[in-house]
Amino acid sequence: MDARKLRILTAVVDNYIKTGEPVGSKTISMMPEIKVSAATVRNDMAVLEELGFLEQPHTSAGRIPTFSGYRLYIEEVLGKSELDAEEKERLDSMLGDESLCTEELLLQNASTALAEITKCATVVSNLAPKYSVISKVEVIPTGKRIYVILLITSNGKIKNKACRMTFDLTEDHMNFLQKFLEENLEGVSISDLSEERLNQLITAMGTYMVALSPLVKGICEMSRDLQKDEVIVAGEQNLLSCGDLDKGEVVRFISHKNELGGLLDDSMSGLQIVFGEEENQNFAIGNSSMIVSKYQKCGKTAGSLGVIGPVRLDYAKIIPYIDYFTEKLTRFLSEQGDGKDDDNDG
Amino acid sequence: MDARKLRILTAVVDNYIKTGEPVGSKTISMMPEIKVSAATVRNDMAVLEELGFLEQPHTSAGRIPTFSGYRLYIEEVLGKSELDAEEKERLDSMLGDESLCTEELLLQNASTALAEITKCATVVSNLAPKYSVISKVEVIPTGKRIYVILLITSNGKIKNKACRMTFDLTEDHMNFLQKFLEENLEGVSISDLSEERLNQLITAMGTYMVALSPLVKGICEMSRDLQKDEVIVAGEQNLLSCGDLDKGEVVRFISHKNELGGLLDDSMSGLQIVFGEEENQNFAIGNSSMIVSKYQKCGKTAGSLGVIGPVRLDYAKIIPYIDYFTEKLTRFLSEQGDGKDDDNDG
DNA sequence: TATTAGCACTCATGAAGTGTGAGTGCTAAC
DNA sequence: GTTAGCACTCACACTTCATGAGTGCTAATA
Repeated sequence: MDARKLRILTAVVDNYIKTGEPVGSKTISMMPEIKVSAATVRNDMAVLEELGFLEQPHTSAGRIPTFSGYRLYIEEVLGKSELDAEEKERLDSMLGDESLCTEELLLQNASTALAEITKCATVVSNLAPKYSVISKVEVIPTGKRIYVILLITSNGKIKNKACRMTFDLTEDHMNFLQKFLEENLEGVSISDLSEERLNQLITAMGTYMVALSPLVKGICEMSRDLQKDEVIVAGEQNLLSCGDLDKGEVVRFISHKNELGGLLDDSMSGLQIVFGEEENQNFAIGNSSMIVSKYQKCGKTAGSLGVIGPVRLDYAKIIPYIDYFTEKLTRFLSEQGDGKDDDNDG
Repeated sequence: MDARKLRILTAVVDNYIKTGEPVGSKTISMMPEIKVSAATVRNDMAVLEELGFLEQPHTSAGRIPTFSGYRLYIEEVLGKSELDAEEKERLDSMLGDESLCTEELLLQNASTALAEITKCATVVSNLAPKYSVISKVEVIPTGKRIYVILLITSNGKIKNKACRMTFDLTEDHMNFLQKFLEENLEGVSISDLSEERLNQLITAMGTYMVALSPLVKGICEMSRDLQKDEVIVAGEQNLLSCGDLDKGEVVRFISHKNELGGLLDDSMSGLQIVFGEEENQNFAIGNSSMIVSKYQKCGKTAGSLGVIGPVRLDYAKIIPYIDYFTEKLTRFLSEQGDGKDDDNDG
């Protein structure tokens, strides 16, 4: 694989990404960076095809890149382009005032901002809930036999749930409950809240168990919710207006977006590209590609950040964006996590 | 307009709803309820076309209904079909245990259930927030200079918001704040929380104003949120898999779904059908139709409940569903609203 | 040996032409 | 008032054909 062939491959990919049409030898030969005739380009393209980097949709058409072709192109292109200061500033302002944000809101903002900039769908997964602890549980009566359970985790997630009871709780009930919850839940890691553990707690309530059971049931549900992988998806509409993707598959993807979690948490590190359907049945939008990168919190993987779009994606532009966001999240979360008393190992 | 013409119109609409193809005179004449020849049907259809109930896509095609045609058909069909007990039970179970539900959750469930059954998009608007009062405000410290504002309204809506402060609040701050909020916000109607009123409150905080301003700003934001018309949309994906509708228009609709509020609150009563685009520019999905019905709370309109789908909708089936849900919501909300001071235990 | 010009070949695409059939309106007979 | 019969319309599917972009191969050239 000599330098010219690589140049030709890059030119084909670039052109194909721009136009969506198969690229012919003549088009390539007229580019300033290619100084050979169409015939030579043809010879090289035949070799590139044999090597599996290019293919022809049909005999009399130009070439389009294969997945391997894209991969080589991306390696080649990677790190060659940087965001300028102006762009960084724009992204920063879209992320909102980080220092006043909770973790969850920050991830939400990142997802939305990235979707807006890239005009693609974005997906942000967050493993943090699993590793966080319950920092506060409160049950608040709000009249008419409705009680609100408020649950706050160490990573800033707030959940609430209203429970309607069949009778009013006595002061004794409330005192017991509040104390019980404080003692048994506050400071407990979310990942320790197994079904089994919750059942133990219920039994431990003794005579109060029956009266308070709707509330306990509510807390169980909330903890189950918290243990789910959190996946934030934004910009799904962008996929629908993308001509390269099958609308039906996109719709199916959108309605199953919550199942993306597992896919993102595959044990890969750094920046990864996954091509839909052919490569990964779980991510079944044909002709689509997903660029994923992992962000960290205090040196440990805390989640992933990705862009989903057509295979024909402007990688050269988008990858720097993803890099920037990944760095930014990592930096911010680590600053936030370093600070204080919550979950220092040991 | 004699009975046979009405029968023919109904047959055309029925058939068109089922097949999506223009309906010809021969098809109609072979139906058991039509006992005349194709030629006679043709004559009648020509009259129905003159009256504006049918139209021809092109000369040599069958007839399709016009909007007026659908309207006449719906009047005719209306009330002719009822849900059977089995179906009612199914709907009830989808709505969840009403007696343990808050108002908001109930509406959410209704929207989702209706979407699932009808395979359409559904929209539920809720005017209640405007008419409700704040029943509880609390500010809860959760460490690391983060404070959670919890706001609960009389109709069961719970909102929370985390505020990150630049320094920790003193006990004095907290005491003042809690008392201040209780005195000035609890029991206040949401609709009274004008920008002006909030500014008055801020000024009334005196020397505490500066220190507590991020929290006050947070409360302002939350109250602004509460005053917005609440619109719950479900089943949007169903519109995307509907061949009759333009995908682009559907996507546009989905991304602007929050603006539907005004449309639903037009001063209409009972069951209404709106046809998209042609009839109402605000509801701009061409070839779509929306069936809307108002539900009440203690005799006053409390919101609307609607189904959005293609014009070619199975009205005969869907209208009874909407009626049932409307009745159900009305009954439940009224019971809930009435029964403030019931004492049926101890 | 690497590159290039030349040439025959392929094949998607789009335009033009054609046949078919479902459906119509009109008229005259029942 | 209803119906059979007939000529007419027109979307749609099908075929045919010309075009041109792009190819691979070969032989000449640097």
